[in-house]
Amino acid sequence: MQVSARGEYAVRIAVTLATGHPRTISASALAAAQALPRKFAEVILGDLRRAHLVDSVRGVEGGYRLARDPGDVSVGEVLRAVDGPLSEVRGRRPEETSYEGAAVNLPRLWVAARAAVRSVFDEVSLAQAATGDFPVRIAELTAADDAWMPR
Amino acid sequence: MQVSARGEYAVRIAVTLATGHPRTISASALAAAQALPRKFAEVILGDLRRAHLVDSVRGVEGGYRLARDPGDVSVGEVLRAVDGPLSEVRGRRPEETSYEGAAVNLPRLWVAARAAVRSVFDEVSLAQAATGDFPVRIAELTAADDAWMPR
DNA sequence: AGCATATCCTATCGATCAAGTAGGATTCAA
DNA sequence: TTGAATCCTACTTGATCGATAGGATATGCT
Repeated sequence: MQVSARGEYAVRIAVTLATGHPRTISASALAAAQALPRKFAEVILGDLRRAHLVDSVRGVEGGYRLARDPGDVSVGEVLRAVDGPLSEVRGRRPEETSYEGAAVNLPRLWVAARAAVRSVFDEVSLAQAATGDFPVRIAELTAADDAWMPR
Repeated sequence: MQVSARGEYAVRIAVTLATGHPRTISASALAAAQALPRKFAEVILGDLRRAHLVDSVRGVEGGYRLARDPGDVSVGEVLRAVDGPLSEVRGRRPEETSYEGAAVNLPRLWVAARAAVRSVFDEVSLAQAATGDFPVRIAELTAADDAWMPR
């Protein structure tokens, strides 16, 4: 589960938009609020706009706002908009893999891993990510303190 | 959750070793069994050896075998041996992230996502991956047929 | 009209990494 | 001694990531 810089930035921008919702916020204000390169933030906001996750307003007093309610947009949608699919195995979707011999059962494993990732990113909204008010299932995942240990 | 070619190859090699355990199998036999480039397979087997997951025997009749019982080695260990950590956010471990403003709660989200990934890859052994006899929790993740749909 | 402030578009860049290849040195059993 | 295997170093090739540059276009205010 590698989240790229683009992905991380996109989520940070999105939760910032969520807390300001429904006001529009300019790219430079967003970049300043999260200490990101402004130009790069613009590129990312372009991706989010093309995915119809944000609306943009041009001109003075312009900026960006979430296209839908913050409680209605999942973190997974944001990540998919800027990086591709949440889960890939050697560049393919998990269900597209296929093997011979001892490896025949691996597609089920890849699909299970994807389902696990989805069960986090697709079940947390921007509103929840902003407030820290995560669903119980998610909160439980972070409760065990070995969840916070590198491995 | 991106699994690289190295990662995929490593798991395929590992389950092949698991089914043949405890016989030693040569790199070319492994490469042939899974239709991988032989030289690349050698590189990967070198990684697995340095991680002490496989032992190697040189010379004629040499080859590779699992260093531990197939029921005792997890898929996660294999993946970590060839790619790095299972989960990273912008090149950092989830627990090392830290944000200001609206993004303050994101580290918990990253940690939850990592826990979800671990709950699959660290809970499935090579023996289980080879036989397809997954733990109930994992099997449940693949039961819903929308787990098999792209999103 | 003119100006300031935005978004938006195209292009480029350097560094890094992924995937795979090449060639040969070394080890070991028969 | 020979053949088959691991092991080591180096290299290549292409793609991708994380930006940056420069300006065209839209909008509101005075």
